[in-house]
Amino acid sequence: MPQNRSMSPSPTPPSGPEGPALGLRERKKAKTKAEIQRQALRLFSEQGYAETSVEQIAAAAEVSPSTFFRYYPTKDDVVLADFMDARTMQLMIDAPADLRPLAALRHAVVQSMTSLSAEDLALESLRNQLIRTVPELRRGLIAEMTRPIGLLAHALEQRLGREPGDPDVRMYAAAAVGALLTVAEPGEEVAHAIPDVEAMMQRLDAAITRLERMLVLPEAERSTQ
Amino acid sequence: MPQNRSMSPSPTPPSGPEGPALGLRERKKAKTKAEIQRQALRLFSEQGYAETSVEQIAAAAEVSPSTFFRYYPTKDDVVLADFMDARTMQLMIDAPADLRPLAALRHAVVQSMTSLSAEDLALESLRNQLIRTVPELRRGLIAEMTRPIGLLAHALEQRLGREPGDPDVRMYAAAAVGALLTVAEPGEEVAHAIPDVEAMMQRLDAAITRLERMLVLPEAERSTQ
DNA sequence: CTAGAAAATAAGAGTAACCCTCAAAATCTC
DNA sequence: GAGATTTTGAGGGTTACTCTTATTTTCTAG
Repeated sequence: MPQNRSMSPSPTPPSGPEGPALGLRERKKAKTKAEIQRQALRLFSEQGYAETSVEQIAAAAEVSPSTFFRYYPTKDDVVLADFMDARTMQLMIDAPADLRPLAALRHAVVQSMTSLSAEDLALESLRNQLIRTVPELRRGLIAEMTRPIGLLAHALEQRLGREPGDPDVRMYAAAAVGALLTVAEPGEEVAHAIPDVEAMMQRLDAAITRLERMLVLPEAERSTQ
Repeated sequence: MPQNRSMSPSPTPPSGPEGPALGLRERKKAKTKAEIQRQALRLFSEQGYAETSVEQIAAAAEVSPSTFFRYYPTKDDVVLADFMDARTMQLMIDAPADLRPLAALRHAVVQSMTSLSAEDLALESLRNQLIRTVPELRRGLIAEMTRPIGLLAHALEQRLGREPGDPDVRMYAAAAVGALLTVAEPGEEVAHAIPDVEAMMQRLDAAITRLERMLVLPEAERSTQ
């Protein structure tokens, strides 16, 4: 297990493969934040989302409730944070140039997933299950839609050399995110004990295939200059 | 003013143009619900959304807080309720058969708007302004996306004779709603004192025109039967 | 018109997510 | 090691929302 989270704070920063030599303060913050999320996800899956109070989470993570709210402004955020984050979008920007937009998105998601440690992958899986099963969280995820739309639009602008703020790109991103988000529905195969990443990727593939048949980004208008 | 809301409960039901002869109980309920919304919107526009408590609204509408929550399960709902309701979707189903999907949607919205009394139109306008300006409400509207998606998908199935539950139709609806919802952005012309319906329709037209260029519903697959 | 069923309301106590402020503790800098 | 800065803890306050119970209002029969 090469991941060094949640254990002894080595006096000399270990700075793994990609650690840009954080100071002690930064490392502690990251550790606290991760620990809060770990405990929260554990409690949620054990006793349910609504049945777990922030106070309990804080106690389990050995911090005060106010500290909880400093790291996660809302209770939702402890599950929803970092969904479709800037890192993944950078992967999309850097994806092979010949990939169509949604193929590039898929590429980025795959890259992002495979870069996770086994431990983080398990957490990710848990997060996904919670989002799919707890209506409150599904709503929260959808409510946050505008953020991923902005990120996706930005990535598309970069990849395709479009004008910043191109309304076609923005609307394309909005349609895509809207269509893909609602795929994560509680649908049929709810009873899975551990919904693995395979299943998630299969759903994503199917959705992207379907979406590419109906959604096409128009060519850039020939600007006057 | 042919609208008979909020005044003397006529002993004999007046049953206006479309009143299906409600009993006294039903009429009173409708009146109470409308009055709560009226007062809520008034207070929100006067002192702000967050600054207005449910207790205040209940007091202004002369009901108890518990009654408020019986009619509107959340504070959001007093603004967001009935957005893209079943009535509008029926108008879409009944729209001229030669209209393309999004044109039919536009048709339904226009029909729905023009059927409103001046008073209701003013309320509608206020609602729109609130949704556009209060971030909390914008989030709430987006979070509710799955409901209008379902309604739109159903209407499309009816109009186009598609199989119930056709995944293409569903995804098309999701993409359309996602794209159109995020159009209602606080954008440029925020400073409008009274954002009239004209402006709203213009935005909708522009958005639909743009969307039709990039989103196309695939033909139904030839089923085996 | 009145008795009793059914529904709507009010009142009140309780929970929990957040917000704010202030003092104590930890970390950084020199 | 001293002082500036940041993070944390503690505690009090607000308010959306829930649940329970008693009272009032409307409906329905006879």
